[in-house]
Amino acid sequence: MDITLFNTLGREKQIFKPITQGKAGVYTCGPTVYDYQHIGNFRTFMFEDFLKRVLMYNGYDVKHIMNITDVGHLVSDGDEGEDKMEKGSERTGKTVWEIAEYYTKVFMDDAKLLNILPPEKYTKATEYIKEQVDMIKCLEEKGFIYVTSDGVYFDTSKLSDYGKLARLDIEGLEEGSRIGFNEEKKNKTDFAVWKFSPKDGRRQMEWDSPWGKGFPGWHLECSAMSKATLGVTFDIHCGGIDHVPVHHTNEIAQSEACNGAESAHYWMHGAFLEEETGKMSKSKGEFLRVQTLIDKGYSPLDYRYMCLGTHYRKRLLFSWDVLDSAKTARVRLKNRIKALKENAANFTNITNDSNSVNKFKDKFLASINDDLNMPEALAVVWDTLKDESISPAAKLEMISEFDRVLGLDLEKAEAEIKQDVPAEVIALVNERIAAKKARDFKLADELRDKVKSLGFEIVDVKGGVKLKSIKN
RNA sequence: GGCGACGUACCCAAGUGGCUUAAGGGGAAAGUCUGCAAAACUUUUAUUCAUCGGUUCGAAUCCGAUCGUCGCCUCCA
Repeated sequence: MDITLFNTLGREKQIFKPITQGKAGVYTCGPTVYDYQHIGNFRTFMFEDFLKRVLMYNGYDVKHIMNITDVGHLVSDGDEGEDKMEKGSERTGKTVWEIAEYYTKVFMDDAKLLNILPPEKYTKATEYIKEQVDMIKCLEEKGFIYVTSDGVYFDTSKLSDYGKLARLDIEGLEEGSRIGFNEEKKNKTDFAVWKFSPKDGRRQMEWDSPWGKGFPGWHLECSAMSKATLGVTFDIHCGGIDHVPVHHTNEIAQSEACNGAESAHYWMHGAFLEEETGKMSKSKGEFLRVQTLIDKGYSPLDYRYMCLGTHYRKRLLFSWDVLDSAKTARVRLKNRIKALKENAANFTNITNDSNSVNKFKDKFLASINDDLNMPEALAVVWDTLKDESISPAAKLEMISEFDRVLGLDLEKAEAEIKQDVPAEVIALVNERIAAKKARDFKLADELRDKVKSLGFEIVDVKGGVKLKSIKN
């Protein structure tokens, strides 16, 4: 079955046609590691994970590269900008290298908690300086760059189709724009491919280049690293929607100017997670991290379920209510599967209606292959569970197949985090069991209330009791 | 100021010309079960898709206007 993907180039759903049959080269813009990633950043990384899993589900051999931006970049394009890495270094007293390492590790840990599959390779910007310098040389030979007092710039007027991805209205950009105009830039859309170190101070991260000591421009790393790992032209390039007008526009400009060939065939962009106050942003100071969710008693997978519930190209407004409903739904889904497991052995004699089985499998595949329609795929999962013509064993098999794409760990139904129960609570629970046996229900109810006040809920189940910790 | 996106039940959300007199989840209500609860399960919950016009045999889906919400144009997933 064909996979259709919404291509920002062209702004339409297109049938995915790989360069090499059965293989897909995917480059996704990774984190900038001067700070923690918030859950909004992870929404994009999860969308990319959905894409990857859908490709794999369809039998593709996916080569996925994700960059780690560990070079500091300026806050703005003008001279007044501060370098976020160097700033973080001042704040914490650590070196920029230590900062990058720390936040890279936290990022990878969080990604794992969200069941995001690791890429085949993480490429660090600082490990590809040579490739980046080579690319500037290449651009220099072809006459696309010029040098100013603060860096080396790409001359966007030399490229006839500059801005094709974003469909930039370059004339309109000027009017009312808030850009602090750099006098030395020839065109307002020109951007730095190399920035010189300040004359009065040294940077912790700086390298030699034919044009002077400094560091690479932000857009350059993706061009250089995708070329080094996936080749000049590859299949899919992803990132957040905000990358369309500047970062990816400039990346395409550099790559295509240097290589003289198309860069990626498909460009896909994930929409933002927003808060009531608007976009989630690191500069606001406090922001939600995966750890914040855990601290509040949620599983990271609750958040994954929440993201699965809204199409990746649609804005998602974060609220605790929505996360709560995702949590409830996810837990119920797991409970259903747990019950299926218990029943699977007992009902092997039920004959499956193969029409139903195929109907749901086809519908699931059709959903995910339609530009990653995960909300619809989730609906198929629920419909599958509720269908009475399919045996528990067959359902179980289907769901675990579906979960290869969803990544909700549905199979690990019993692997919920076990909590230490205080001895006091255990004693009370035992007392209650005795009271129940003696049919002293009044005492039993009192004991249940008491245990509840200690933070645990008693639930009677067949043949025993179950303790649930009450989380706020 | 320029560019763009969106507005579907109490909440989230899929659907983007006939398959749909609108999926799925959450919530709420009723029922089954239970010493009672809880859980689980079953059922119910939009003749209607921001509003008003238009195109069409046929529109939530296309066009126009209006209202509303938000994003980008500056580092940003």
